[in-house]
Amino acid sequence: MSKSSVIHWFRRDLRLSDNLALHAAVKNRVPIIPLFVFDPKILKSERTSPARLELLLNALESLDNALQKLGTNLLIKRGNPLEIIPQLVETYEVEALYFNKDYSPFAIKRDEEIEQLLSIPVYSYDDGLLLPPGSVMTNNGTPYTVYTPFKKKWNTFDKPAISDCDLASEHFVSAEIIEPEDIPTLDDLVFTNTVPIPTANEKYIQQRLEDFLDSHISEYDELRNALPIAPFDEKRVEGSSYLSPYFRLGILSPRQAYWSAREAYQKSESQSAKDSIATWVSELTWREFYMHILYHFPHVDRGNFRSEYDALEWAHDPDGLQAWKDGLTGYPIVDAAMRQLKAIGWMPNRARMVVSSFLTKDLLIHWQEGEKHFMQHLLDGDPAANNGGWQWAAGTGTDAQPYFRIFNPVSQSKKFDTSGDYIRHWLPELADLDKKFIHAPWEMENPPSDYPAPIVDHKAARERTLAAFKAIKGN
DNA sequence: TGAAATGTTGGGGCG
DNA sequence: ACGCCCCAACATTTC
Repeated sequence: MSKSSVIHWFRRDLRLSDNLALHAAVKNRVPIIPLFVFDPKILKSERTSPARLELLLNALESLDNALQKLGTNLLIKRGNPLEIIPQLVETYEVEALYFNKDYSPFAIKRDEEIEQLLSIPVYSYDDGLLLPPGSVMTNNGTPYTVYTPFKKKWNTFDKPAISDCDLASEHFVSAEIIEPEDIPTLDDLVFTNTVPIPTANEKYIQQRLEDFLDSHISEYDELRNALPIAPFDEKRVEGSSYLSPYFRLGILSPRQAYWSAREAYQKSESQSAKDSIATWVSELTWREFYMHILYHFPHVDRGNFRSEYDALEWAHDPDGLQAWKDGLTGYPIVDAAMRQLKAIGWMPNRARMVVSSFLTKDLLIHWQEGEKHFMQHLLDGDPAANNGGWQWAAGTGTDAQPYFRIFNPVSQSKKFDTSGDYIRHWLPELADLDKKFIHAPWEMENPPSDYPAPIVDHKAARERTLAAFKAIKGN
């Protein structure tokens, strides 16, 4: 081949629309090789989930289909990008590398290394967040560690526009030149998944966003704490947009979500609808907050944000951990949520708070165990947001809830699953229980024999945890 | 984006 | 009529 090319390296930006690095490469007028690299290091990590991996494979397939319509192929490679990309640069006479920044510590290091390794220009873009780390700082120039002031400042910035770019075959290296390589199957990668995988098609997901904004978001404030059995349960109006898995892989861009929400805000007539939209946008801001936190305080990935909690004596309780993972703690609301996680790779936010409070405060098990388990199952499992959520629950993080804020699994259950339908669906052995006993079956005269008794007494567990945390405070 | 313990108030029963 | 007790309902404090 004679004509030179550039590479767009897809990572967490698996879409063609509003893709800043890709569109910048288009404007450069040199044919693009679209590349994705499977790094075995990531595949072997303890934080990989088969379900999320399958969603990724589907997203790659969808991306590949879209690229084929543009006369090219997604070039799939397996191996260390630090070895693979220099080889490709050689083979395809690549004159520049484009990618969108990934702000996790692992990715930052990798991307620095590749830039040093290559003699060609490397162009990277802030694409995955509305406002990149470093851009939202206190007036002293320090990072925010509390959400509310962060959000206040975040709201003062103009947000970047959506990138509009008509992609055409002339922008890409033709399919014949890129030897087509099959997208590996989950089997090839030696993973097994049992979770149903939602559609990963970019256009379809954009439609989902619009549908949510058109018909569901006005009730978001009211329903966001509900416990939907499944995200699309027809019997309920959603209290969730269920878009997190797509933000996770960059199938949907935060700019598109933000600007569409703004439009819906302008169109909405009631104040409560406007408030709901603002709350939903605030969830996007939480995502940005935790990404900024991980960027500025990379040590949170390895341990407590507040180092004073390093001295905390967590319980060594492998049986308790296993019961929690299996949904066999004897607390129906906890068990229902944990089984939902295993079954569909997703939990509503309220359920995540309940089970993380239970693991860290009732079982006094280190939040890192929960963090890892979530990463192994959540379709939307993201290092920054997941870590932030867990440290919030444990009380060890930025802007965390105070250690003494301990959820009572029974009152949470009564409050947020009043009917008991969520529990009945995920715990078939309790399907016949009356509303009166569904939240605390141990109070029955004859509790169902196939459901465990509570593995801890909440009152006693609460006191143990208060004592353990207070022991730290005394130092 | 809690829950439990403790404190306060006020109505009603009762002697 | 009055004081006393009980206790629900609500408020405040504490963890």
